[in-house]
Amino acid sequence: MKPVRILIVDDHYIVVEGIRSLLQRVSAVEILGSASDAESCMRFLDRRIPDLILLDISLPHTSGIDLCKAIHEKYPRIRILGLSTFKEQSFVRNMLDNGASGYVLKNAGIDELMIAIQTAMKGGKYLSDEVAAALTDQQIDPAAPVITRREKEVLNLIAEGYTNNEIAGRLFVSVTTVDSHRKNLLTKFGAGNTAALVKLAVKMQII
Amino acid sequence: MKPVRILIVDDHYIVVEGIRSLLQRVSAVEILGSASDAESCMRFLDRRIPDLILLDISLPHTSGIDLCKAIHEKYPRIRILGLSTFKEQSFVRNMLDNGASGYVLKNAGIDELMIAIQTAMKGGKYLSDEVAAALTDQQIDPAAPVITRREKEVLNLIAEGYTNNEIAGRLFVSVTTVDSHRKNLLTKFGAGNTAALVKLAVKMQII
DNA sequence: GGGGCAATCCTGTAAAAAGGGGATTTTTGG
DNA sequence: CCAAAAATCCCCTTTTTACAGGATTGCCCC
Repeated sequence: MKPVRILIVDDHYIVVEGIRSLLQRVSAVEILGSASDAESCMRFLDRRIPDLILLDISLPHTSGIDLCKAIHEKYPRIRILGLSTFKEQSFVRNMLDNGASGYVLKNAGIDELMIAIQTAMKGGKYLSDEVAAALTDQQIDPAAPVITRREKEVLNLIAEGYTNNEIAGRLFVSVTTVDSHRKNLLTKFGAGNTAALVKLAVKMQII
Repeated sequence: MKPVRILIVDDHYIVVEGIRSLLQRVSAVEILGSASDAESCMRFLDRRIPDLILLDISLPHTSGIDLCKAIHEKYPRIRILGLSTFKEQSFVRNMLDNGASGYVLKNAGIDELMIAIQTAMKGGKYLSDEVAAALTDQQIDPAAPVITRREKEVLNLIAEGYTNNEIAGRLFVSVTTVDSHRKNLLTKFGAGNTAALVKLAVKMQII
């Protein structure tokens, strides 16, 4: 069987070296090379097509999620495995929605990595246990609520310290509209007042 | 010259492998071993004392910052280099305050890592360029104001969503007192209202 | 083409916070 | 011991939010 040809995309030199070192010992895979950002990744793909890409989520300039999407659209046959320190539900979901074949945490060992690669190559999806757990957990306590674009705008302005009146002026809408959005935000976040709302939003990294 | 004996503490297997692979080629260092959390690190130190520890910030259970403190108190002669993806000012500051000899980002190359190690061993402090930049940036805008213990208590309760009235009840003081603290907080943070206050406080990691 | 959702607007009351004044007692540090 | 800082308390006015109801438009998707 031909080895799986792999491209590593990660801006952390140490991580790239780690993966290289781990996979070098395995004959079933062949490392074609590595890239440290979206641009160099796309340039690489202009020349050579790997079977699978190990893709870090947090890249400079373009995020791994956007890059995942771009790769998947241009080269639908390349399998993509998300790779990250974080098991944030939203990251994982976004990666999978954008065509990734799985998501592996950086504390994975060689065994897990190989299983993920093989699963992906067979057309399956692989998620680290913890990731899968985080994903299902999420439905139990509904972490970050879904808010609309407009609500997010209002939320940002609230957190900046603008009053309903000022926000209404900025967004060219009536004060009552802003108040409605605010009320919805309080409900969605389960916050009793603005202070609690802002705290939750900042902690959840929405702001 | 005797090689620098190093312990790697990181819960990311891949990162550990990366560092190993990088440093194996260098004769000036010797990797004693690795640990994946605070507990196993301390157990390791019961048996063997390295010259230097490469310490990841984000560890399970106990944070790298706490571990740094613990190591530094028990083994003041061991040099500690912080290692992380993040260049958050507060992390860096905390590490340095707790006895670390430097802070290296995970996108560092072997050259940078070796310079950091050598600088640390000579008693100096090494910071990645980006980290140093983030640190000095911070001093330009007057970061976190000095607040009193009581003000912090009040601030926390405000952020939890309690009203002045409720806070007064909890702290067994009058509402006017709480209001005074609140007013002082607004002034100290330069915030126009509670929302802005809470946002700043959370972002500055005070909450 | 109808259901759902987002975004918009409305009325009204009660509660809370912001703003601007002080004043008094503890702590705490030099 | 004394001064400065912190913590406590008070009054008053205006502005802003919170809470409780609705109602209307437009848009997207099935």
